[in-house]
Amino acid sequence: MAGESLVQHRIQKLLELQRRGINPFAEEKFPRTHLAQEIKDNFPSLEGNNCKVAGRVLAIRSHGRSTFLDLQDSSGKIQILLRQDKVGEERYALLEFLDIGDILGINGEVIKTKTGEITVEANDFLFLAKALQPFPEKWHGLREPELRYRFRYLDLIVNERTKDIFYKRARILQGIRDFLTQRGYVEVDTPMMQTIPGGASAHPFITHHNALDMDLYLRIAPELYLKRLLVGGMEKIFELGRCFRNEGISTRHNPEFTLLEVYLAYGDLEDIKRLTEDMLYHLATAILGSEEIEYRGQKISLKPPFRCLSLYEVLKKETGTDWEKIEDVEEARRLAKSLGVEGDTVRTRGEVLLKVLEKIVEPRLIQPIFVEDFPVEVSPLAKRRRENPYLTRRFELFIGGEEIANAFSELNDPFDQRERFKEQMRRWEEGDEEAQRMDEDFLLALEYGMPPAGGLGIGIDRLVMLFTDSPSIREVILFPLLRPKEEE
RNA sequence: GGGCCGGUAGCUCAGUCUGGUAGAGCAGGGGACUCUUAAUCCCUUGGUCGCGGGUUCAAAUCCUGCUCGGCCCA
Repeated sequence: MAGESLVQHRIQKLLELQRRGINPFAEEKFPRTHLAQEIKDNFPSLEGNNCKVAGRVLAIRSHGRSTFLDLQDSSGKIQILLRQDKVGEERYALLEFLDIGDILGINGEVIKTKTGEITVEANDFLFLAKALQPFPEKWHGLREPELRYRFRYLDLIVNERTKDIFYKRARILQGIRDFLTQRGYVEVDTPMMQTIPGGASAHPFITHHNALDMDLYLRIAPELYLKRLLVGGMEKIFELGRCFRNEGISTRHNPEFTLLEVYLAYGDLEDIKRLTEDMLYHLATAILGSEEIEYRGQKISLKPPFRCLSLYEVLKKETGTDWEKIEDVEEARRLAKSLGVEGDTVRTRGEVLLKVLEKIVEPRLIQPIFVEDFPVEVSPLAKRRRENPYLTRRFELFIGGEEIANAFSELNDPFDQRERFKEQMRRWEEGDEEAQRMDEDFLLALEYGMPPAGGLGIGIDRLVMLFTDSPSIREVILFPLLRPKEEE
């Protein structure tokens, strides 16, 4: 790191402490009696009592023979008052070697200062760690996005919002687990390293197993393994875990991201709609304390039931065109182009419809809405509608102009599934590298009989963005992928 | 991959248009101070201006290539 003299000064202080027999790195633990926030919350009953707090020093205000500190722990900040006459001359002199960023343990008395600030007046203090690197500016904190991501630990220390986001993310994950577990769903772990990357249309990462001398793919989705578990008689299951897609990075995409998939045997798309609504409503009320969220300046109500339109209906409503009547791919493509949607890489009618949905319609879908009835060629794992086999029993849920969930009544007919894979293979041969691959092992599982089932996928990072009003996925991933900074 | 914007002290930012010895605040160092809370007061250190090439008497500033990041588009 740069700022060499700043580091040198701090090292000198460390050495000076050690010369006096104090090693700031020697302590193994410091039993705390309270967190900072607990002291503030319970001041009336704690006033005059002894307490032990510990945390990081974020500000030092020295007045000669008395010194105020701001001490931060996971709950927040509390002011510490150190007075020479209370801690003793010898101990007080050690403050000369205290730096912003150091971690201290304080044994003291809960008081209120003349100005009314709840404070711990120290009887004694203990160095628990010395910070050798200079800290970001106290008022503006760490602003530069690159630095915030590369030095996330500093971001967490100095930017309160960052800490709030990741604590909220943790509560969302816990909330999902609680919600599903309470309803009898069982959490499972399926392979992240797969021999055939399936369950979604995306570029996989490739890795290699040395002992078996074979290539493996990091999963792009857990779907095909979870369906094998449906075959195995696990009827209500979910997996909450990391998936990997070897694609571009944007405000909405990180190469690794967290996906929730839920499967309900003997349930259909309608059951999944209810489950999705209930879960989002539950999370909002439990975590935000409100059924309403604010995202990008817009108020969004998560109160069920959510609206529901077919793909054709929503396209007609937003573009004025009845796309159901447009059966020719070229005509669809021309029409899309007239709306400003380029479709040169797009091969099928279904893909054109999806692109128009994504580019034109999606940003306008602010309030929660299920869009259902997707063309079969873009839904190779979903069951067909009985009365119109071109369409599938599938919905996508949009909230705040973002796709939040994707769900099917799952295809369990091994003959149809084989045909769908074959169609995907054709597209693979035409150069569509995102086409799904023939998976004989999965087809074999289907041939043993998979019960009818509803399945749901939710992008957790986008959900956290929604719940924390974050403009970028990097704001809700602790360590988003960045190129390494070259060192000299 | 394309477009736009940015990288200047540890941090937050001026300075670039209009070339002429690189600035502020905080942090740091020295000093004063026993109720401050962006403490205050006096003094003060600190720079590969992202990296390379070019233009020029002279480049943080103009041109160019690269690099890292942000936003938008694909």
